[in-house]
Amino acid sequence: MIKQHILVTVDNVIFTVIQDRLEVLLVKRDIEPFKNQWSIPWWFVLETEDCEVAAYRELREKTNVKDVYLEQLYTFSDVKRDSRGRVITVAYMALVTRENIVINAWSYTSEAKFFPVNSLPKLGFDHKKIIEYAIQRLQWKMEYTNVSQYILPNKFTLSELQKVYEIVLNKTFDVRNFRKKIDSLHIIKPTGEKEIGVQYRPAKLYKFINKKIDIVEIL
Amino acid sequence: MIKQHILVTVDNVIFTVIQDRLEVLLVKRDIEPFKNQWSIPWWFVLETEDCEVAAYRELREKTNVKDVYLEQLYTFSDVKRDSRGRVITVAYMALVTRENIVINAWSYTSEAKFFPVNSLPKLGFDHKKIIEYAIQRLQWKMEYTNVSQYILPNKFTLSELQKVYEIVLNKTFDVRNFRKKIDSLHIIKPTGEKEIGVQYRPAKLYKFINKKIDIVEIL
DNA sequence: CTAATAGTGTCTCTGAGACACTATCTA
DNA sequence: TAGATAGTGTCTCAGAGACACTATTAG
Repeated sequence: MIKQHILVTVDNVIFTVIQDRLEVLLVKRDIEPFKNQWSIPWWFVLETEDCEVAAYRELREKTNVKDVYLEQLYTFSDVKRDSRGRVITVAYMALVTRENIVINAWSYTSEAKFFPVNSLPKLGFDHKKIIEYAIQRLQWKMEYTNVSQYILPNKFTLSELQKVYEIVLNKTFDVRNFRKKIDSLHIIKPTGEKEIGVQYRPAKLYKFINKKIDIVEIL
Repeated sequence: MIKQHILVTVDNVIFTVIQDRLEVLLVKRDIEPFKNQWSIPWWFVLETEDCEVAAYRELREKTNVKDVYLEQLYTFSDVKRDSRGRVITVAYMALVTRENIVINAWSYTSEAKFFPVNSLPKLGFDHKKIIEYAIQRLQWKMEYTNVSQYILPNKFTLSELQKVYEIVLNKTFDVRNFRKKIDSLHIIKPTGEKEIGVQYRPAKLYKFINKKIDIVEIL
């Protein structure tokens, strides 16, 4: 074998949509190294787990997740990305629904909160680059697959669905064209229920037909 | 810091199109471990280089490459993917033109040759999975970008261009529709030259306008 | 003139996008 | 009945795909 000392971490870019904004979870560590610095949550990969398992573990440590979408993004390996030594990171992107956003308290960080992607604080490491990469991938996935179900609540209105697309892709769509398109894809079905407690005409509630992520060329 | 012993390698899936077939470079090692076993070329990442640099180094060691396309695919990290210990690999895909296929002799392998992707020998590690993943990515890139230029010679005929698409995507296209589409994308230009030494009407030669990989939605 | 490949135009159908009004609910 | 959002159809234009013949070269 070879002599090689490279440490391996997983970084999780955890997205959600809250209050008409795309947000990402950041943590502030209260112990060294990187004390008082915001970053995306990361941890070392254990020798007994593959990277995906490590990413799930990290994710569960921070949020109450049931149905979460997790996808490997890219491996960042700049020699100088971590001043302490050689550390490469396998970056993952996670999508959580508003319902699942219960941030757990946990040991090595003093704070954790969601930040809107267009007003992020200064970030440590190469985390800005990683988040930008993640946003691009998310946009691509939104346009070509049915992943949006992992951001929406289980039952949702067509307006909510459209809103999520508009927020993530950062553009607007014509109501009629959007509905026509979604209808033609056969990816959602009506639940028969309606919104309750709203002060206007209540909208019909829909749910996704298939949990599996398919290529559907949404928009 | 943490105690962690994980070795990091890069694996290169090197594609080319020769004799109307999509082929991939495999090596057979003549030293242990994995003696006499075919695999895709791989090597350990040095502590002083990032993964992409390692992949380029590996590539240059095996082929005479000038203009090569290299893209990170995915990081494979199954705990048991290497029986000797914990080894994760960052897989890359490379595209080389027929002109560049000069396989160098080198130290740790006894043999290296291109195999058609649809008749591969038995492979070590999880390399079958890696090649399948690479083929999918290549097909996607061919459909949505102008990467095909890294498989074709500098000057090529429209028939050769179409052939490359047909081979990689494993389907056929109508001549007129194919040309109409390519024409509408403005990604190639005529050189003014023609084929020479052929026993039929010589075809016009074209070249790609832009070396940069763009999203163009070819087919 | 034969063999082999290069090269070219039209029609149909589907889907994207522009666009405005009526329906239903609460207070 | 006012305020707020839900929900719906048509037309135009562009691009995908089906389809068959003529042009050019070497020998």
